[in-house]
Amino acid sequence: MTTNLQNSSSEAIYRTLKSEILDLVIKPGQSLGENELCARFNVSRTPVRSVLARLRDGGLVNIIPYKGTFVTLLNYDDITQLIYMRVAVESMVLRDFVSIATPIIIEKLRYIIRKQKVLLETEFELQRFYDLDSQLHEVWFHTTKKDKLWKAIQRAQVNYSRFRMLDIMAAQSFPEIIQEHEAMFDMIERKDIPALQKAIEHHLYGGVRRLDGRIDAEFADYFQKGDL
Amino acid sequence: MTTNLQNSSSEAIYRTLKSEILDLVIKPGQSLGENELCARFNVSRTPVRSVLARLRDGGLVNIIPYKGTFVTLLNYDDITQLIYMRVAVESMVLRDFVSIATPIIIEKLRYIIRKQKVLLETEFELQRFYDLDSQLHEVWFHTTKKDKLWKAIQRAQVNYSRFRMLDIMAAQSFPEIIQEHEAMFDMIERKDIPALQKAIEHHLYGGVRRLDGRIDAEFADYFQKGDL
DNA sequence: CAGTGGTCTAGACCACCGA
DNA sequence: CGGTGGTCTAGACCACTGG
Repeated sequence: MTTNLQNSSSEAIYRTLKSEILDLVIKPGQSLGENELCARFNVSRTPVRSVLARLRDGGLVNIIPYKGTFVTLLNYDDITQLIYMRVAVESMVLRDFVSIATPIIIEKLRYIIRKQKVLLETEFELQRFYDLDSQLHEVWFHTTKKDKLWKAIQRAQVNYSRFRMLDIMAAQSFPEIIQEHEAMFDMIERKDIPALQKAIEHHLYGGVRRLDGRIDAEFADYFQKGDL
Repeated sequence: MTTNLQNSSSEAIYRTLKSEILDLVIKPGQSLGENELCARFNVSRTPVRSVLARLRDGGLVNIIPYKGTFVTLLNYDDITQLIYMRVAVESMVLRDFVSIATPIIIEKLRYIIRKQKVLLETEFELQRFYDLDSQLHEVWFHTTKKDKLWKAIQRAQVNYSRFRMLDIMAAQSFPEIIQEHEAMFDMIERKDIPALQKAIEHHLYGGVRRLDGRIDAEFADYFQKGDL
């Protein structure tokens, strides 16, 4: 009856490391030696290497032959280009969204925004806030039948996620983010597409705006120099 | 002096299979058993499995536990969503491109289009044609400093590539493609952004337009049913 | 039950880096 | 030269599928 699933230790190790990296528990630049991980998780090199390979392919880890394996540094250039893509795509998705959104779907948006507000007023959980944020964006992708595109984007922007986490965590950006969500909600109700497109651009570039000055100062260690 | 590089057989196996799949030499749906590959390339399961895992992550292969490994079928829904993304992104990139393109860069475009024409008039190589096509698009991403975005998109659209290959191969689409390129070239010279954005949309949806009726007929085996 | 993939161990040997 | 990753073999055992 029970359908086995996930007994592998690899999977557990992968998930552990991935979330530690995404949540910035393991800092960008930090070393992740194979032997060290073998010891920590009590397995041989095979599973450890397979995990590291997956993390590498996901852009979370940088394996330098004969030197070591390190959590990738954030790259400002990468991040801005991904934001550019999201602006392009979400402008178009939102345009399509307002023309087909039903009242029920609009209520769903309102509900998510409210949950975010409540979260902020009571206890605050970083990860939960981040998830609600994603859910909101997901609504318009889902409604316009662009689910797979949303997933493809998620896959492509792993590093933007870490940046966003840093933004939310370090820049106290929740109030501003919620405000922007509410503003966009109004525009959706009014079906004001031009305003909406400006707003989504402003919203997506929010992290850059907020952290800009601090990247060279406090968070310099987290970012690649030069940005070639 | 010589810097070793790529002695691994995995890498060779990976590249072989990948190009065979992308060039439709190995057909969508075809089986790729581990033992069969072990025999073909004369290696043990470890390298074979690592190759298959990479192909899976790239979306080229579908590993069904305890049943077998198969080249993924094309998915019409995936493809149209990726095209949607490209339309969104390239509309924006082209808008930025025309405002900063120098005469030298415009010449580069003309040069690529000419090469494509020459190729068509002399011998015809599918892969070469495809590459020139990519190069053209790459110019505007590169010029607008969106190289990384271009790479990210390439990674995300492996399956669209196979579709495009099918289009070029089966639909005799080269003349039309070249014509569209030339039309777009004119619009770039005239800096006619609205026309350009219509044109890129038309261009990117070209394959869908040309193959539409034939997907349920001749190429049904290559596509997923239902398209859920 | 035979076949196929899923997962892992143990160990070998190689290639490169840096002290 | 020691440490780290790169690559692979050989083989074991498990778990599910399908005839």
